[in-house]
Amino acid sequence: MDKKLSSVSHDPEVRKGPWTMEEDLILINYIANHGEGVWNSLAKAAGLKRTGKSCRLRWLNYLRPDVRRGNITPEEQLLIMELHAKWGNRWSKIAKQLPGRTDNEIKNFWRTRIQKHMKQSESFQQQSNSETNDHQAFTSQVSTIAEPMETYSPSCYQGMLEPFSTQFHTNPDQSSCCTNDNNNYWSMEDILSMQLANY
DNA sequence: AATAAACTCAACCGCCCGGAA
DNA sequence: TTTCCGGGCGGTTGAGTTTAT
Repeated sequence: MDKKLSSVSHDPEVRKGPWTMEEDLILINYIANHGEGVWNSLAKAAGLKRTGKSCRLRWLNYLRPDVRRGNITPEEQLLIMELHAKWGNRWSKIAKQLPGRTDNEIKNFWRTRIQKHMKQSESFQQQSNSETNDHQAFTSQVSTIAEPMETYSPSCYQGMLEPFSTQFHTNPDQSSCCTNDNNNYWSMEDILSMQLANY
């Protein structure tokens, strides 16, 4: 079975794995009425069979109303790279500079996009140029990522950013992906309409 | 059309830190 | 001073999806 679901805590009362829409609703309603914080007691008081950590993560990364979903803009990319060069993997610190973006989202973006790009240009460089010292290696790494971002027009990001546009709910045509009860990719509209239905 | 490979991202884990008792 | 607990963080995993062959 799913490792995430089976590996746990011997407490059978603690649920793990993907959140259901019902759980989301409970969490949203509870926070709307009582506010966030003291997550462990919040989880208990709300009647959620989740750890406080899990509730906090779900709220911060997904349910919070000010979470921005959708394409990371070229401007945001630039800022991420700039801040990463300055602070390293301080994702939450970086996220604070990007309103509506979560540390998790930025971390994932960095690992899947930027790091991949860096590896590619790194191997390209190794092929074309064998002479490097530590400083050169570092500066070339940064510049090979930063340079294209600064000089390309937004349309040049199309290929890089395209995957995003297919997985968020900004496009009405994508609605089919949001209504499946078996996954947890429902839109906020779904949740809100469920909330209304409950009243 | 089938299948393998690559990619994305939600969610978990473990560690650390700070505050309260 | 020490211990405990909650919160925050970065790293990692793996299911689901998309793309390539």
